[in-house]
Amino acid sequence: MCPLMSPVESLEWREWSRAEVEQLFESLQFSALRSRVDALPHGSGAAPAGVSPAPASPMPDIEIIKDGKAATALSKVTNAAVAVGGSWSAGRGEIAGVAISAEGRLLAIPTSDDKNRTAVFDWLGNADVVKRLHDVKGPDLAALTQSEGERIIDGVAMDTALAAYLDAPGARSYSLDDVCQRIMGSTVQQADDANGQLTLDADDSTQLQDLARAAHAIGEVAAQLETRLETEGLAPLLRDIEIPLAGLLSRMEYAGIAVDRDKLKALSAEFADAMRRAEEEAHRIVGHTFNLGSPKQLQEVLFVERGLPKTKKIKTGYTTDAEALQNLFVSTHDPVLEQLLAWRDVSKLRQTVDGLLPLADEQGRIHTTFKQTAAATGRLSSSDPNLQNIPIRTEAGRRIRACFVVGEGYESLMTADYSQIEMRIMAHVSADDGLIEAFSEGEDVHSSVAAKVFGVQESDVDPEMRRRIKAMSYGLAYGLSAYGLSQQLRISPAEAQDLMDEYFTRFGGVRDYLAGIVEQARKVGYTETMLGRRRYLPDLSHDNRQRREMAERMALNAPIQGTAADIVKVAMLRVAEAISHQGLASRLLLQVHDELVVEVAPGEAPIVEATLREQMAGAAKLRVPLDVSVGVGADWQSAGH
DNA sequence: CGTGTCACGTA
DNA sequence: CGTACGTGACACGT
Repeated sequence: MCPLMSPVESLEWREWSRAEVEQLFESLQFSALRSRVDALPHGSGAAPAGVSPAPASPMPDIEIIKDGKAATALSKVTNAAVAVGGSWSAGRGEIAGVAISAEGRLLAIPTSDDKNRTAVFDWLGNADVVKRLHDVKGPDLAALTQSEGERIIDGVAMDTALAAYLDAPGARSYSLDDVCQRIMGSTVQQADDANGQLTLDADDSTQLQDLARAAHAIGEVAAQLETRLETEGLAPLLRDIEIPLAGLLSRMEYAGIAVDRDKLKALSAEFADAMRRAEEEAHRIVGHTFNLGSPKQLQEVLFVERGLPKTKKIKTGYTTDAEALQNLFVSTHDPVLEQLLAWRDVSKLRQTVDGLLPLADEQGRIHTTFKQTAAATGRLSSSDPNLQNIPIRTEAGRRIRACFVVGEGYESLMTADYSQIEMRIMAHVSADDGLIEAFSEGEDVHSSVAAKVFGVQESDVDPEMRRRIKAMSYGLAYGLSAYGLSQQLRISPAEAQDLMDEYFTRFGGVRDYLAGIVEQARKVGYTETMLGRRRYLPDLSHDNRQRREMAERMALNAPIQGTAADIVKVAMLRVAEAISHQGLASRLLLQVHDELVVEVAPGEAPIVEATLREQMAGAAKLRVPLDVSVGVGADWQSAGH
């Protein structure tokens, strides 16, 4: 870390001018996905940070509205905190009722009769009614879309889960209970169960009371969070990005992506067969059966029975990871290692395939869940299933990717991804002339950078030079050390150090930026992205060297990874808005960090490609251009490039 | 049944 | 001793 840590004179903290960022937010006033933070009644100026919360208002008596009285009751409510109750699981959902906290009243409205139901849904979809909710994309929108199709909740001015995330990313949980505990020091008895899924029997008045308590709590905590976000300058990020994005992600999840189930089944069988062959061969070589999936049994077989040299020590003995096994194979040529590595590869693939199959719905579509508050850097995550880690690097893996196909009624899948977005962000924030130049000249940025480092013509850069520089460039954004670089490149630490020194001599702006970012983060306690998204890193001042250096690497990475996340989020909103504005039937399906996957309606491929290129490339104005590459095909694999 | 560890897929 | 995630099998506790 030493070469990066030298102090630097006055580094411009936020690398984007205020005017640039304001202009960007200005351009994000979407019609289809608007939020209504502007409609919130703000207090007079922002409170100082760390201000103690106002005392909680006493909870009013609950008024239960039933038998078709909802329309009348709701007609007067134009600004409210809302808790939605119902059930939602495995693709089916049902709203059982809502609770509303507004102007000193607390209404509980079961939606068991049709009149109430219609009134509540109309009210929820009314953009002119200002609403504060908690985790609107989670149970609320999921249950609503599952039960009502493409209905939406509009007029969302505040989402207290998203607000709490921007205020303190990296927290364990953003359940209403935990957020209330952190922000106000109080707990809510609520209808939320442990999974965050709302369950409610509308005829059970106890549960209506729970729901009402949740609505009251949302109103209370929303007021606190509004003040905090204003103070931190995070209100525009909530209003113009995270809240509209929640609506977009909900539609993407609801749409799902089609899979070829027959192809998946065939793959599963094929992988199972390959596993069996590798397993039998491994057992034959060793002379008895054992569980290839058990690290414990594996250690016994490899290091005791077969007496192989010990690998790197881990908590429970010696590692058997792929890298260690490969090294063992090079030195011993023990044939069991080949079988073991083959078994590992194919069993991982089969696990992926078998996880996908039961998740397909009646139409053969798979609906992931995008988590908006999971990653401390601002990235999204995907789960159940995770569609952001579908294999691509090996041939067998790509066959899984080929099982994701265009759905009925559509013509193709189109993928669009940013090329080297993190390096481009590095070029921008460091304003390093050499790196900026490398992006504007030269066919290939890694070759161009390598030519500068080694002082040769780009045409004289050999593949090994390019490989080392590419690893170095990517490693920079992760806070790499000479030792780490030497491990990855399989060169000596001294050689790696020389390479780093040479790199930083040529790209001094990058070195200065990296040093400055850690210095600044230690001073203020957090890092910041282009759009002001923060990551707090108290461990930068920790006494323990290991914890401190970990925090330093996070500080190096967070602004880069987080700014990339900002840009992709902006791009998604721009793409969705442009598709809607042009009246196209194509739709966004997936986001994979720097890639978007679109399902293209018949005849729309040319216009969708142009839209993706324009909206993604224009999502941010950097000192280097944002390059977008686009591919199209009948499946995700052939759409890739 | 929950939790921690290991291993490994992606960007 | 390079960041950020999610998943599944195993091992061990309850």
